[in-house]
Amino acid sequence: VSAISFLTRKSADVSIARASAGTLVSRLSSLCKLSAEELDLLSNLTRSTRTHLARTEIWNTDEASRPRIMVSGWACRQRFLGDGRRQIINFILPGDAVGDWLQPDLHTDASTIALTEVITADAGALIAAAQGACGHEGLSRLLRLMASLETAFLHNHIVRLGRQTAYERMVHLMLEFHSRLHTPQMVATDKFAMPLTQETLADSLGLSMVHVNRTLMQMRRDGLVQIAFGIVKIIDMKLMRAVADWVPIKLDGKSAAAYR
Amino acid sequence: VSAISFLTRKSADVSIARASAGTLVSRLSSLCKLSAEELDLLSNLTRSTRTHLARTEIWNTDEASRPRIMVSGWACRQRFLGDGRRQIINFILPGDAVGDWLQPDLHTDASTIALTEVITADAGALIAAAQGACGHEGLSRLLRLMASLETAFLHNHIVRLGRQTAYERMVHLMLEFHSRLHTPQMVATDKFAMPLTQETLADSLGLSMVHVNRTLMQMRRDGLVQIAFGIVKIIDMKLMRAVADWVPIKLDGKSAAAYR
DNA sequence: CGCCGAATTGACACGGTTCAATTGAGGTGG
DNA sequence: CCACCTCAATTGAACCGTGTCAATTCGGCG
Repeated sequence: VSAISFLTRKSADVSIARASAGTLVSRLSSLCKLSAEELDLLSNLTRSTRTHLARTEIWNTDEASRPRIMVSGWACRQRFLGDGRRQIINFILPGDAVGDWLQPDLHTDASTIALTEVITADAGALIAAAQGACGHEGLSRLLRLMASLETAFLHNHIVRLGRQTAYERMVHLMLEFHSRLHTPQMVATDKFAMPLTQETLADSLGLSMVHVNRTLMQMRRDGLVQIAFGIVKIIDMKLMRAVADWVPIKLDGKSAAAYR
Repeated sequence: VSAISFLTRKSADVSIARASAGTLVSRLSSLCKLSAEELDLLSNLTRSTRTHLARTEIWNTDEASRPRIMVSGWACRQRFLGDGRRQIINFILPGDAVGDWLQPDLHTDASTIALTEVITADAGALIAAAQGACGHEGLSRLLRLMASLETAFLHNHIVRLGRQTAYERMVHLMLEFHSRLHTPQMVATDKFAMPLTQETLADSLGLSMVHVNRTLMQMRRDGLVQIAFGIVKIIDMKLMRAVADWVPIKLDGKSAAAYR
């Protein structure tokens, strides 16, 4: 009997768990070079934010005209089968687009919900600037990169679900989180917040909750990670990458700085 | 012992199996309304085609600058794990984009190979016209729809792999093929060509070849489909949709004509 | 006629699910 | 400040969907 429960506990280190508005700018600007004016526009996005409670829907097709971007928190897109089985299609982290506005004609039968308390910002100005004729080349490239990354994550997820064991899937998903949450602070400590329920992990990885628990226990016993209070600490990155067959995502031919 | 082998046989009904160049135009134009000039441009695409042998790579990142579009045949995007496990990420059918040019900054560690003999056409003119300032609004919308559909198929695949049983996955995938290959002829007969090996289906659905075989046998025994010589004939569409929890893909808020 | 890739089938093993019970942490009301 | 409630995590035991191994058959082709 472990004395520490694994994932979500209120006593979690909030300083690690909470992303600031500055995180949004630094994450997006790490994807491609932006002009000073463009950077300014990015940081102005956080002027009009909105807070969503956990477990609430943060986007639906009726709001397709209202593009938003994640500022902080965790969300996901999910679909239910008729008998109640749930599949999480992808996770939405700070800096990601909320909803389908990167591909505005898609209306998949899926809902987008907050997994934690979530802050989103209106991305209308971002889109307008990128599409405008006044030469915000960096921003339009940024949007393309965001869409490409989202697709790459879908590809990764398909390979995980199709051909990896429970153990490999779990390790691979954690490596993806690690790369997506990449910050200077995280590089130093190899810690990141993962405020997910084991049930949520199960519905993402196509496993049962019970087996997710057993898999996490085994990962800890094997010395890959420490997990407590919603914080993941990578212990043996090399082994994890070997176990999960990790391949860095490449953007533009070269490995993206933030996605090693 | 069945007297008829199930999938790929040379004696297959070639008239059903082979798509004509006209198919490309009719399929794409069914996605959204195009001007006469735009339709003309589409049919001119097939002037510069290229034939690829089965099992050969038909696109790679070195050719990112050469966008191509499927005219006939079947192809797929796939990834290998280090120990040889293969996962097929998506199938590429006539009318689909070959490679990543809809999202040009993505370089996933995947290869795109022909599953049958394949004919592709240069899509450079299509892109140029859609991006040009001379108002080919229909074409640029067409490209957006193509990208959205591709994403919707990825979402479907994730749900299949994550939360459906082998039987449900197989039925669901066949329904997707049915909808994607939708033609006037097919509506009448409910037949379509599926020139895939059971091993290919296995690597798509995350199953073993043996289990794919058993699943197909069961589907036939249950009276869902007839499968012979690479031709699938839908017997009980209603039951299939119920089994697979089929949800039509919607474009633009309303169910797309070709994707019911 | 004999070879080869694909399909088919049986027997058995195993990864992961299901069912059910227990523990732990945090929140709430008296 | 404690009894109680609830949700999440944890663990054991039995079960089963699917994988693995191996043998056989089928169809196409040289």
